[in-house]
Amino acid sequence: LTVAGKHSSFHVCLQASLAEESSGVTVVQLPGQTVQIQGVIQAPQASVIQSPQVQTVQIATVAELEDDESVTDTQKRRELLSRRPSYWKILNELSSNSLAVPKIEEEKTEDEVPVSNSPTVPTSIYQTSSGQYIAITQGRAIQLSSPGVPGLQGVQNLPVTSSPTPQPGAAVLQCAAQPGDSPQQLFIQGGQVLIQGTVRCILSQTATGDIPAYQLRSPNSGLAQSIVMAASPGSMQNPSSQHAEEITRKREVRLMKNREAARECRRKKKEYVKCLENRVAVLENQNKTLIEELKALKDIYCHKAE
DNA sequence: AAATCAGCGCGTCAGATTTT
DNA sequence: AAAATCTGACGCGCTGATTT
Repeated sequence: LTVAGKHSSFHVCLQASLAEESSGVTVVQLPGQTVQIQGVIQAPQASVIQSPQVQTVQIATVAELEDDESVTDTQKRRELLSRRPSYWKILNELSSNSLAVPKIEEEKTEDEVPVSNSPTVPTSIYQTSSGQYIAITQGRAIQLSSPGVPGLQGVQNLPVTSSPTPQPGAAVLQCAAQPGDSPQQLFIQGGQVLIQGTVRCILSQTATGDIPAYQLRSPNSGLAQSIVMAASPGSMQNPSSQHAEEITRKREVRLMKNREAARECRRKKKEYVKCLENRVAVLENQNKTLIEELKALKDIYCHKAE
């Protein structure tokens, strides 16, 4: 039995008692611990071929997860968070073992824009008649601020999410002076703001209570994305806020990068699962062919023996 | 029609892993 | 060692199917 655990894969040569298999999860009693096995490749069939069967499984230790008061939550969490190598590694290892799995190269997207490694000083700052500011940073985040409140609290960032490949159309920021006013639109495209009409104010407060909410809408999806501001408005002009602003900007960049990374990770994961499914199909076919072949050979052998 | 559920994708955080 | 990247986990919202 080859067990691919969360940490690594290892071989188990032992007498393990397999409990009943329900919903794809097999409980195995190992000396010292109980593990749950989720089969990745189908369970071994009643095959005439008695070659050593290698079954790759994922295990989740049961005994370890049961209440162990001596272990702190952090340790438990750390244990749980221990990861296997990246999907690319696993896939490439698989591909080196089998022809069935095509080697996947880490593609470099040529249109990959260096995401604001250079300092993203706000490139455009707009002031409205109400005294609020909109700043569009090079990181394509919208910063909102109001005069009068010092420090970081004054600056609010609205990240403008964008796909790596520029989509047609710009993000649309809608705003209205009063509830009920016809909303005005700011088009954000390529880090620039195109203002439609005269901007008398910054975004409408759509939420009741202290926390204002804004809507950011992409014309492609048509879906409105609500943004709730947790900070109170303030000023961006305060020189002492420069440092805080820098921190905020760094955070925005980090979040944006992580957003992209998460997207990419999910894509890879999907691909990885698809690859495994393909592999299962190929192996099933191979198995079938081999069984038929063996059957034919057996027939021939039996005829000769007669 | 409304409520419930399952499945999916997203953004974020935290921590492991890899790169510099 | 520090910075960058990757990914599991969590919570959220959306959508379509099913149930009440």
